[in-house]
Amino acid sequence: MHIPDETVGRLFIYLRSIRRMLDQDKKVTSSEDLAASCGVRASVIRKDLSYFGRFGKRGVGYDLGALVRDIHAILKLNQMTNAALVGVGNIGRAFLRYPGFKAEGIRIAVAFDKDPRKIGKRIEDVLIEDATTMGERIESEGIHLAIVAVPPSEAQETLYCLAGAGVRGVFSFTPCPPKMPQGVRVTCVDLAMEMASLVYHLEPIRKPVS
Amino acid sequence: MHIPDETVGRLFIYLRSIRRMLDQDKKVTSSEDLAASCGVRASVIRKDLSYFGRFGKRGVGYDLGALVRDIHAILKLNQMTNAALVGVGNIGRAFLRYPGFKAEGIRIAVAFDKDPRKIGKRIEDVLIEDATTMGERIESEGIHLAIVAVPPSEAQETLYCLAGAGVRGVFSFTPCPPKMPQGVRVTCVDLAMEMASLVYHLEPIRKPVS
DNA sequence: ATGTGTGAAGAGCTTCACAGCC
DNA sequence: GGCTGTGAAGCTCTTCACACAT
Repeated sequence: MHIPDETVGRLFIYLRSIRRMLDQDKKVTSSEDLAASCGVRASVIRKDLSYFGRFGKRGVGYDLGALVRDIHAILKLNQMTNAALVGVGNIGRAFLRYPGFKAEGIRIAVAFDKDPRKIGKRIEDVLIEDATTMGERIESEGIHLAIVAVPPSEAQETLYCLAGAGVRGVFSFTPCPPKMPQGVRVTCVDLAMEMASLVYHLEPIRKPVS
Repeated sequence: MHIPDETVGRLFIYLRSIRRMLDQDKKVTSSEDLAASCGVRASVIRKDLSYFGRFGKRGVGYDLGALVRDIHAILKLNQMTNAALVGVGNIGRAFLRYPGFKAEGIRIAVAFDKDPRKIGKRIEDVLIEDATTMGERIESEGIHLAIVAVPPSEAQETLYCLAGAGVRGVFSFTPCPPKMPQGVRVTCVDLAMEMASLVYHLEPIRKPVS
C-alpha cells in the first residue's frame, strides 16, 4: 500500500501535539481534539493513521500513551541513527550545535571540511576531519545519512561522493544540483529561493479603502 | 486563474538552469533541452510557463535572454525586498552571512535578539537591536518579510508580534507552533523533523542476495 | 519539419459520509 | 450516543496528445 509523503510529514506534527498533551497529563484524545490542537482536519488524522493500522477505540478515541509509542515505532524514532555533516561553515556549525536532533534519534557522528584550519578541531565533541577522507570514513562507519552545507559549486561532487560511500538520505542547504545520484533521497532547502518565493506570494496587499 | 505553488517553485529551478546556459553563451533553448538540464518533464515546463503567458516560438523554442527577464518579472526578482531577522543565534548568524540573498532581491535590513550581550553589535553591517522594540521597528521600517530563528518556546509569541507589526511572510527554522496568525504565510523548516523523515524513508535497503 | 501551447485524460491526495464498534 | 475506520466522491496537479504557429 502506498503512503503519501504528506502523511508521514503530518505524523511528526501529531507527535508534537501528543507530547504537549502528555505533558499536561492528558490520557486520551480524539481525532477532533487532536485536529484542533494542530490545525489539521479530523478526517485527515483518521485517514493518516489508518494507513498504519488501527490505533483508536470507536466511541472513545485514542490513548495518548499508546499513540505516542505507536507513532514512535512507525517513524523509527526509537533507534539512534548516525549522520555525517559535510561543510563546517556558518550553517554547518549551527547544525552541530542544534539541540533538537537527539529527541528524534539523530546524532551527527562525523564532520568534514576541506579547510586545513578547521580540520582537527572539535565542535560539540565532534572531530572535524579532512574532506578528502570523507568517502572511506563514511563507508567504514556505515553511515547512510548526511547533511550537506557546502558552497553550491561543490554540491554536485559532494553528493556523488556520498552516494558512492553508501549514503541514502541527504539534507542539503545548497540548491539541488542538476544531476542527482540514483537511489539517494535528497531534501534541498534553498534559503534564497524560499525567501524569494515568500516575496512572490506577498502580493495581495489589502489596503484599507480610505 | 489559479497557479499551483509547485509551478512557482519550479520557476526558480528553471531560472538556475537558464542562468547556467547563459553563462555558457547559449542563446536559445527548448522545453526538452531545459527539462533535461533540470530534471523535470518538458510538458511540465510548457504547462508551467503557460500559466503566465506565451514565451516561446513554435518550431523554435525559447530565447534565453527574454526568458530570464520574463521569469525575473514574474517572480518579482527585480525589486529589492527588506527582511527582518529575529534571533541571532547560530542559525541567525548563518543567515546574516548567507551570500545568496542579494541575487534574489532579498536584504536583511534589521535584526533582533533579546540577549543584552548581542544587542548593539553588528554582523555583516546589520545592527542587532533589542527584541522588545521589534514590533514598532518593523512597522516603522515598513517590513513585510521576516526570518525567525528563535527557540521553539518563543516561536508562537514572535509570530504574533510580527503579524501585528504588518509582516506577511515568515521563514522559520522553528517547528510551526500550534496556532498561526491569520493572513501570514509561514514556511517552517524543522531540521530535526526533516532529518527524521529521511530516516523513515531510508528503509528499503537492498541487500545483495548472497 | 519542428517545438510550443493547451484541452482532456490520468494520478494522487483530501474531503465526505456513513457503516461499524465501543 | 459517540467516535473511529474507510470506501467513494471531489479536487488539484501532472501527463498526454495533438492542433497550430513558424
